[in-house]
Amino acid sequence: MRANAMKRSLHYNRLLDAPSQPKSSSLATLSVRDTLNILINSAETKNIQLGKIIHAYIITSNPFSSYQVIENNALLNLYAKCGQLSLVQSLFDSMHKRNVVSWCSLMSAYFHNGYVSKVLELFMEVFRVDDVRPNKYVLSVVLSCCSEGRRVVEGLQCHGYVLKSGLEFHQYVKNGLLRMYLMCSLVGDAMKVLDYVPGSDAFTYNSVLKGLLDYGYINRALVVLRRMMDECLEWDNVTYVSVFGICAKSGDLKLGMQVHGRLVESGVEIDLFLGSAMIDMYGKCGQLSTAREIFEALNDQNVVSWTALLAAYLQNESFEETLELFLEMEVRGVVPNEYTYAVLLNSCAGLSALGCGNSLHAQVQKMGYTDHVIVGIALINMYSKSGHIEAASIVFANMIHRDSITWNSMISAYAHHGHGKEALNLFYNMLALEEKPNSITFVGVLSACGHLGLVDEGFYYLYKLMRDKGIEPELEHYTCILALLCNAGRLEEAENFMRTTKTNWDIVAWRTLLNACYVHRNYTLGKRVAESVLQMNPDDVGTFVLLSNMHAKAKRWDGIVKIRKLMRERNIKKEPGMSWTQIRTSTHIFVSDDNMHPDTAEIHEKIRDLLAEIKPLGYTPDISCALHDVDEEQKESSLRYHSEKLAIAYALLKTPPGAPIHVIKNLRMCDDCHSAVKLIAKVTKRVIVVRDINRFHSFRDGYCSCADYW
DNA sequence: ATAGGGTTAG
Repeated sequence: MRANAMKRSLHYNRLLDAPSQPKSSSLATLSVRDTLNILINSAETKNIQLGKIIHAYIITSNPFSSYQVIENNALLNLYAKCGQLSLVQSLFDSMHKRNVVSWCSLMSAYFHNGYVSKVLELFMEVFRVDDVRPNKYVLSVVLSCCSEGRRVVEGLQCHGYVLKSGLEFHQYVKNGLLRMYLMCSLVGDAMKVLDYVPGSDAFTYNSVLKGLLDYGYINRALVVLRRMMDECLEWDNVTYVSVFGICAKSGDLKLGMQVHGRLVESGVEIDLFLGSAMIDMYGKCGQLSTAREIFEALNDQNVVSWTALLAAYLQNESFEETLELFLEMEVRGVVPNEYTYAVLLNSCAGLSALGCGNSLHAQVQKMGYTDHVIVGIALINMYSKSGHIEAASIVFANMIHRDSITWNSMISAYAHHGHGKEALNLFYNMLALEEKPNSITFVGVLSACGHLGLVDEGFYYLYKLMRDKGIEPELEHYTCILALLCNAGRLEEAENFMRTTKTNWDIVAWRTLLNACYVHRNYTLGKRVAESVLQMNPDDVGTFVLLSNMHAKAKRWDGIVKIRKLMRERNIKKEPGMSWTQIRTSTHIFVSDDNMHPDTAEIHEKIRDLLAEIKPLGYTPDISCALHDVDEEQKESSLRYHSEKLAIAYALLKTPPGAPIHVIKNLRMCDDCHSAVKLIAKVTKRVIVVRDINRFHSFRDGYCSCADYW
């Protein structure tokens, strides 16, 4: 078929180029069949020049020929294929005679150029034309428009017409109906079409699989897949894309590998769509190297396959590698799109790399991607995780389109930063704008209540508002309530809440209670809770550290010795304290009690000056935070060289007055550093943001955003 | 002469 078209093409090109044969004379002899063949072929090769020549020929040939409508229809199709919408419309307008094919071609042209409403208008108009009735071809196009435009009312009307005219048994029409229901979120109706209209092909099943996958109905998708196999329908590359999507979403590597095996045996070609889906699946199932192999094996790579690979690195927390890989992508001349930037910004968020995030933000603006929802969310996430909550809120305020995930991101960002009031305000705005909150919204809301000490409100949201909104509280919500009680110092109630609430409390919840026991100095309960945690995980480092700190606060040095012995026996090592900060483009890492940094002498001097400056304001070293295995004299000096103090002193030395300072720390910030940094922020008139293992501390003028609870 | 399904983000 294709070979014949090629032959025809060569023949006519030669015909037109031949100098000895005047073009007009050779064209004048064309039969209707020849004309149509040229037009079909030109449409395939998008040869608009040749099409225009034929157009002229048709005009000058017999205008009253009954074949002219067919020739013009073919020409409509050619112009449509070449994206010349205005030529399609003017030719259609000029046609003396039109039939249903003319209308269908016109509608199809508008559909493929995104004019959904225009197609629906034309569909109404066609009913007013005598002797033209919409056929299965027209319904296919119109149903596609209803799908793309989520036009549920028109879609239902189409279904009515389909039933009345008996078109529902046409395969394309059935599939069109099915897809219309899926795209309009009427999954039940789509399944009815599948079940009650006889005859399904691979397209039918592919649409259903994709739809169920999009709505997260993984098990139902697997049932449908089983049915497709029972009907012995061949899987094509589109089927494989959906099936790998199912594996990716459910994280089912075993199934993924089985499907991969089937694919290899089937001989179905791995095109870019399928390749990207496979990279995505292996990435989401934690198989980074296999994802990479699939990528390398692709014949060519485009922005989507690149982004799928970058996303795989991001999802496996290889943030730096993601950013490095992006450089390679740029070298290869692949232009990033909004998805790529979302992945990159989230990698920066993972690293708290504000500098890199800032330059990506500039690129995003230059490329014109700022108004994409996913980019906005990624920017909010990046700024928030880099400690720049103000910048995050500016991005949010400037967004044109916001969906519920956008609202959730901003509410959670405020909550993480201890800005409870802002988080709750946003939540009320969200409700006022009738944006539907979901389970994640309430995690943010409940943790905001925790920061504000709003115990009663927290319980009201948990037991009343969530149920009103049809959301069942889950472990995460209960943990928020637990933290709320802990934060308010109501530890007995917290313990009681854990006992009486039926949920599978995890180690995170127990650690929350344990941390509260430490902060509120309730050591009796603390010991009990620590035992519970260690029952769940005998090697939980955080628990040993907290227990040890508790004993230090109570000056129970013998207790500390016991804990250290236990840790040695179990071969548990406390991670060394590390902090890092970015100065211009380079990241400086500081390790507690370590002189590795070349500017150590200068840094130590700066710390001595700062401590001398804040002493008159009430700073006294908190010996309980010092190393336990050194003598008393050394304890006070060891405090000075905690990694966050080193990093902050260095940043103060290397940044201009008034510039905010951002430090990331791998452990929980200690009490001594916390009270010192509050005062350092005051005397240096700087905003100092420290991201520790649990949350953000924004120090400003002698106060911290965590309100001294962390 | 006119019609259909798919990849990357949160």
